[in-house]
Amino acid sequence: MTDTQLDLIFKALADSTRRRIIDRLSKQPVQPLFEVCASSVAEDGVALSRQTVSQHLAVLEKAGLIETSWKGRTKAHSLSIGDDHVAAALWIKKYKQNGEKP
Amino acid sequence: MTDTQLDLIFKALADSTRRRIIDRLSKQPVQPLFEVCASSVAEDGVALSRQTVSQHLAVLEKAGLIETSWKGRTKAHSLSIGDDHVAAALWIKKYKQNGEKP
DNA sequence: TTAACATGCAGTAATACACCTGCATATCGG
DNA sequence: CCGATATGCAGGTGTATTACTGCATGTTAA
Repeated sequence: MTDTQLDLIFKALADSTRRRIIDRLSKQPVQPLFEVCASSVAEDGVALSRQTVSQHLAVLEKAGLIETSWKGRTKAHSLSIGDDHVAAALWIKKYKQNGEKP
Repeated sequence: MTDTQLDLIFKALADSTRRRIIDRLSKQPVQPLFEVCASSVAEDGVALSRQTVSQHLAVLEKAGLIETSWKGRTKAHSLSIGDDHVAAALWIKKYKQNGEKP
């Protein structure tokens, strides 16, 4: 796990909009862009421009958290969260100290 | 775990300089600021201004990852990474899917 | 008491980020 | 073919981040 990968993953997760996108993609996988926008309004009441959502999806893809594939004129987005991502998040665990478990 | 806390923690971890500071603080706990600067040069060969390091430490403290206390004219910095931080990082685990374990 | 030390506060510059609008491009349906 | 649809690309704006320098403040030690 390189430093750059950790940067990308943590940075991708450090935004509540992107975390919400992940959450929505988990409930309904394989959403095209316009549907991610629609879900954002429907489920979270957050109206974001298509471009903004597209940008967030690009950040998530760069971090390897989602995968995309073209189906005709729609771009299918789906989660791609594996052990490596969990392992990256667990970077912090090495440094845990307060093992308070009463 | 609020959204804001997740933001702070992930953002704090999304920088290799800060991750290196955490790593150095784990090897030698309770370092004053000037010593964190010195370690940065000595161990990583990265020369950062005192102010820059101070700012990084502030970000880490805001995320609750370190604690500080004044000892005379020096400010002692020490790690304060507990179960809550690990739990926050494991936010991603809910969404893991590729359970490939052959 | 004074000099050296450790840190904070203020201000600056460059870059990155999160949002937007507008135009271009590609695909599907009639 | 043509209009509607789905996306990309270019560019703009306001704010945050990361780095710096310079000056001020409080503390220890000679």
